[in-house]
Amino acid sequence: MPRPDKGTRQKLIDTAADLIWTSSYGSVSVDDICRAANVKKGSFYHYFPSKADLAIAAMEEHFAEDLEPYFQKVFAANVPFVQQIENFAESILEEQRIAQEKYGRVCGCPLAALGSEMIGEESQILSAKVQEMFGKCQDYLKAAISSAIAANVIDAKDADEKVRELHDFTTGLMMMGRINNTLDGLEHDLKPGMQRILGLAVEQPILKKSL
Amino acid sequence: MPRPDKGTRQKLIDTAADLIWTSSYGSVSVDDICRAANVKKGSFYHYFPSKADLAIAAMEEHFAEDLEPYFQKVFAANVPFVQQIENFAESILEEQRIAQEKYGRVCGCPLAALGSEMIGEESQILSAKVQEMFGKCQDYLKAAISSAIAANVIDAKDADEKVRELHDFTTGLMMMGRINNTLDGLEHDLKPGMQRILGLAVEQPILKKSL
DNA sequence: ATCATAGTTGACTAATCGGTACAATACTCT
DNA sequence: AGAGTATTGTACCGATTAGTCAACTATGAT
Repeated sequence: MPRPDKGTRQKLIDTAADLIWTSSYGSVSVDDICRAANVKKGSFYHYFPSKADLAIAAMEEHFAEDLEPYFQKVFAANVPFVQQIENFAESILEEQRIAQEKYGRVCGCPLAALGSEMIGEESQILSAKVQEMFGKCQDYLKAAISSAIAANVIDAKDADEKVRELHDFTTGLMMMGRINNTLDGLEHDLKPGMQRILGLAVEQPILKKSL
Repeated sequence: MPRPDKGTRQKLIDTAADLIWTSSYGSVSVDDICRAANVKKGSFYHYFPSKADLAIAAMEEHFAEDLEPYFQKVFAANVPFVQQIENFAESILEEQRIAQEKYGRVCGCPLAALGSEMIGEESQILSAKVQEMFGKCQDYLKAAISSAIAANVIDAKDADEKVRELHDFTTGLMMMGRINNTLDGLEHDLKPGMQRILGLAVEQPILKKSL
């Protein structure tokens, strides 16, 4: 093996992730990515057979490098469920804040944005990948919720239903954050909304005293 | 006025709405729209100065013809709040079912799909339009919730917060329906989720008897 | 009947799209 | 040093993109 592929491939993945996340798959061209990454087109197609393959690689890396560690840490077995949920909401908020600082706008959930765009005949590969990754995310949620149910921490009949509600609510908040370019909804509603879905005590944000 | 523009313009709007809703704005070309509508390109640019203008016209028509009547009817003043919410959830489900039958797939919320795709420098006009229309939708919700609070039908401090939660939850469910191409989430979770957000009694789906 | 005008048409851009071909280069191993 | 291969640069491809334009047709008002 001559040169061990130091950074070109990685630079392409990172650049593509940035550009696509802050706009959309369709509006980012291969030339855009190459220009922003300062990589020539020949190199692009040396590493990736197509634009879609790069997007898939970017998604897989995003999951392996960002999402999976997040879930592992947030839903670690030694953390009590109530704390897990709190950390979950907090880590989402933090990710969005960092992205906002970095890119100058609220970006929402990259998987949801890509998945929504990639429906329709073409590029079912990307669509399937998004679904697969959402499934993996929900597996973490389900494991946590199932043991909370088993331990009688929360009262619910159907873990799957709670997972769906939690996930869909979260995705909706992130999506509206992206569309309206504001973190307000996430900041105000994410944590209490999750707690309400799970039947946990909702902590009052400012005033604890009732009239 | 010679010929009163019978149907060409309308056909373009309808076709564009269909194509964009079932895939995305970026992946539908002007040629695609013209081909599907059986309209020549020259005619297209006779009625619309650009592709974006057609999309805006389609959105405005969708709002005026579909959304506004929906909201007017669902949130009519003589309907009790609990029933309003039930009808709201039901009408969303029905819209999605009809679309699924018509297009062979779950399409979700066209505004959210377009709004998510249209972020980034280009075409802020479309993005702004989506935000404007979501705002109008939320106005209907807010009016209904505010009077429910005033009438002590529900117990909430902040109407805006409830509006956001309701709207974001709904959008999330529709978005995940679109991405996963299934109505399961909407069918199972939409109505009870709304009721839970509003603190209404959640009706049990199948069994009414508790143990 | 005629004339202004709304509507239609198809041919036409210039730019960009994703992707390819291939020679030149840079590196590792022997 | 030299062989061999991974990587890069450049030039290119045909298809498609959004959008233009001048010519044409149908119509309604006078």
